[in-house]
Amino acid sequence: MRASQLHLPTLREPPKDAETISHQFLVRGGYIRRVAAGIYSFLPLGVRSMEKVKRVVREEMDRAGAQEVFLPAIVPAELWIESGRWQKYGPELLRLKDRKQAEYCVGPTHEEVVVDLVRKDVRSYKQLPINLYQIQTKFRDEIRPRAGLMRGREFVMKDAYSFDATVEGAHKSYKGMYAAYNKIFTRLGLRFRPVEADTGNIGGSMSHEFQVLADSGEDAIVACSACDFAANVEKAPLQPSDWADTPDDLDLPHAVETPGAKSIEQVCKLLACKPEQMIKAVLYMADEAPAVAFVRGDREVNEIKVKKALGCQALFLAEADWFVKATGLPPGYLGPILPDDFEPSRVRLIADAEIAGMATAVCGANVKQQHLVDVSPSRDLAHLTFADLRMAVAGDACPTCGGALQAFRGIEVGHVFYLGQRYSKAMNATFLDEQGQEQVFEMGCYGIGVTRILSAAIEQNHDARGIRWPVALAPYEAVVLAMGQDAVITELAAQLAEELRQAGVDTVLDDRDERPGVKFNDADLIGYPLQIVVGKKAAEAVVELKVRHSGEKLELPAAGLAGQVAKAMVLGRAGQTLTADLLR
RNA sequence: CGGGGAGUAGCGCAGUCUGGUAGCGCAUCUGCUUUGGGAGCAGAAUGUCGCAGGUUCAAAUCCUGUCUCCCCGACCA
Repeated sequence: MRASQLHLPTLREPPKDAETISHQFLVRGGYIRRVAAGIYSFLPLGVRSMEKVKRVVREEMDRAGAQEVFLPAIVPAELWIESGRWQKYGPELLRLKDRKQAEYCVGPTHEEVVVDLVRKDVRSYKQLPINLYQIQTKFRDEIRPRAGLMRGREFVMKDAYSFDATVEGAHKSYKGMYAAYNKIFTRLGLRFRPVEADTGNIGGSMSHEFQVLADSGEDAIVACSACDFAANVEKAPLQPSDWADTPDDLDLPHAVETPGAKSIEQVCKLLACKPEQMIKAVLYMADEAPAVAFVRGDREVNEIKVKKALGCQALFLAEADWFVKATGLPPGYLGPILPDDFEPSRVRLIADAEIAGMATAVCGANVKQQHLVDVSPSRDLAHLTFADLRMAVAGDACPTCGGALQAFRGIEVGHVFYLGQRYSKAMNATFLDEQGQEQVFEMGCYGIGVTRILSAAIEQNHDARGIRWPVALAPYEAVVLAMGQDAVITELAAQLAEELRQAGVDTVLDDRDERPGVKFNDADLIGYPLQIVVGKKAAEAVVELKVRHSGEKLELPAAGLAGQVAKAMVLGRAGQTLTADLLR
């Protein structure tokens, strides 16, 4: 391909609505253009990179025994009503009506459609297992789309659904997908980690996220330094602490004046203590009823764990006014020791297990402007319900081996779920087993964020000048930069580009009548893994190579170069990072 | 939905306080020169100043309403 013929509008300056690195480079590099909030057009380069993701995904899905289908983007409401999600899903579901006023939605995920498809045609255990996947444009009317392709409203996703006769079969399907996902992300050249995950509102009981490791990632994950354990911090269970003994000479809890000190920080300053010696109260509205979660002063509450511990459906941070009306307790001075005359059923109290391990603690006194000191949890807080409520952090003990956890940031690009019968049961999807008995399908679902992968890859692979694509994701694997319009140069450059093309390397010939600086800068920005510069030594048939990822440069004769590059690209397409060594 | 910010040429921005011919850089087009890290000179084209009302002799600028976008938070297979 000739750059002079390519629609490749690069921008020198980032558009002001792009703050994230990947968003900026995707727009500046001429990959995407914004159409509306969270909705993008893909330009030729963007399409090429996206197609490369799809190809790898298809190959590995097919290899794993899944079959591609293509389901409708627009789904009739009746299917969603049947699964119960028409009510539950909320405003994120884009609903619309046709001319007859019949209701539809734009599918944000396709469990309903695929269950409907399978229940109609699959009647026997002999037809199982079956795994169907599609690559579709999805729409989720996100409250706040952001960061370009990272969290768009419209996005492309690969979603697969497995149907099995038994739980064991479903687990096998799940493992098959888990293995396929490892292959896919490895081939795409990404540094990633599968982690245990919360199942969210899609339901199910077993779930892993595939996280691309990047400092800018939205998700916090922890991984054990000693064993294989890795989990989203939302999910990571923590080991309970042993009860700490009450120090012998400790007074009974007594109140001290702490005027105006509502935050942990202010109390610490006033009483000269540390956040880890305090008990923090976080106020919630749990299914319309007040509840308080206590964690150590330096910890974050994990609301998913709180939700589970309380067994509630909806959990929101409580508005202070509402909470006061409901309980009469003073926000800012709330503590786990309630006044004797307080009716305990008016508020649910739960405490993080770690609090049990505190020797002494400072907490709110449930009286304005006062805190209690010399609180010994083992002596004074035995009435509380203790549970694992906090976010895991680096240094916590691994729940499986006790080793130290490390913290990472990640971008979720894949998610595998064991669903069980949640959808198949709701939608009465059954088959006949060997005994002729009607059985409900065991399901799993498996997603990959195709467009998000592009953003994630850039977040992980870039420098100040631009993108450093893994070979497998680059729109073109190599660019031949012709330095000037001299005939010796243009002819050698054209010849090299043709040889590379014939050797199977996706190549662009930058034949534009631009100054060298423009070509170098565009090449760095766009992120071709390999730049081949035809210039000063063209007369001797020697060219210069620059490996974008490592920045390595080397000079090589043009003769035989194409074959060598082709060999290196084969390794690159398998997920290996391109280096100068592979080219020599 | 809460808090903050912004809508002026394709992109990035100034001008708004203090009303008076709509500007700058980059990009684009033409010509000449230039050609190893975003060239120089000369010329050209490009705008419902987000939208709708209002005040005024006169509105990008003041007033009212409204829409959109961005950031933080809540939310999220």
